[in-house]
Amino acid sequence: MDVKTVCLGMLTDGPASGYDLKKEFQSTFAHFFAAGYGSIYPALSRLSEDGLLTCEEIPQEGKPDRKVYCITDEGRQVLRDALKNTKPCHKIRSEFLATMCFAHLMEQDDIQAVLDHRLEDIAKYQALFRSIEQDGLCDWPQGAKFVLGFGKAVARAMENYIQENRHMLVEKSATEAAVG
Amino acid sequence: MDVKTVCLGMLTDGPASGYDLKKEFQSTFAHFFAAGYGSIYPALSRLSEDGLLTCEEIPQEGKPDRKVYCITDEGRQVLRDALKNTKPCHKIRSEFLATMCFAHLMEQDDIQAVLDHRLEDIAKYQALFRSIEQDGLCDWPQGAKFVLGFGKAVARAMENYIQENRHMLVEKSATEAAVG
DNA sequence: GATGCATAATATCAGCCCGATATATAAAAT
DNA sequence: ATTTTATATATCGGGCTGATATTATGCATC
Repeated sequence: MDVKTVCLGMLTDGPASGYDLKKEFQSTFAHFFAAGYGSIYPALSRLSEDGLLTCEEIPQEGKPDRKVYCITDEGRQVLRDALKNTKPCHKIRSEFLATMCFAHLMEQDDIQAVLDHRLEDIAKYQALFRSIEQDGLCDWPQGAKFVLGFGKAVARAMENYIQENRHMLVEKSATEAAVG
Repeated sequence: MDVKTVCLGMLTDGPASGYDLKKEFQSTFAHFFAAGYGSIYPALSRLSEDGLLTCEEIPQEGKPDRKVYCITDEGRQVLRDALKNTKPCHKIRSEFLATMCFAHLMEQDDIQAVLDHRLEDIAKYQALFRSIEQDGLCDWPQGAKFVLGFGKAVARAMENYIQENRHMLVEKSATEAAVG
């Protein structure tokens, strides 16, 4: 499944612009399917070309025209086929883990910094999850709730693992030793 | 960090060919940094050009020459700089979760199939982890052990979450209901 | 005996994706 | 007064993925 298919899926929820979709990629989809304008705009153009979306250009002053896309019946059918026929994978690309593989070539302080940085990133995702939940998910489809819960579970597992196993890579630092 | 840098890191362990590195990408690195020949061979060519690797061509009969690469001092230095200066991210690209977001557009059987398929994939990773452990990791650097443990922890968390929450997406099937 | 698959080994290429950059304006914050 | 944030679209180089091509041996299956 590529960005095109996800855009198609998002548009089943109602018409939206590329800018709108980007916001969704940055919030509810951020933890498992990031996409930037460089993928979204070409995807929407292509889907329109292929008749899977219609596009209404709404003129605006001082800003580029807002292009609002709407899914067509053909688009819905193509989406349903895609959901049925793709073998959905789940890939991780972790520069963090790659770096840790070579920890023995690094200095203690740098390893500490990488671990701390990763914990911060996880904390940011957890904050994002909380803010999404506070926005209210009572009207969300079950699928979206399942996916959010998945993200929370994985984030918690990663956080725990790092906290409980970082001692494998670094000696207790002076400050930590004083506290602990 | 790109494929080039990871290849450089792998070659600190001793000389190897592109084919050898591919095997490592498919075993110990498989759960967090996949790479195919289409990335590996150009990476090695480029690193040689830049003087970070040397290449020895070993003629073979009936097969292409085996090109064995060896990291240079400059290569080691570039690697150390890269490990120190890149902010290591950890990205997930999940067609699985994307599909589940649109579960309400799918039929029950198809949702079941996707969930089962994902559990099988996770089981394959767990089998891979076991086989890696049986090959013996006593002489592994701590970093590699940390990374393997991370993979195991995350796999377990994903497995548990799916098993405990799949009921959110699908009614108990006839067979399941009979058993449970 | 033949067919097919796995392993060994490198290489290339279209298509897709990422991050950065460009453009233009208004409102809000500092 | 200046910087940042938000609204909006578009493009481009470089990197990566998956498929395909080539050539030969060995092993297993029919």
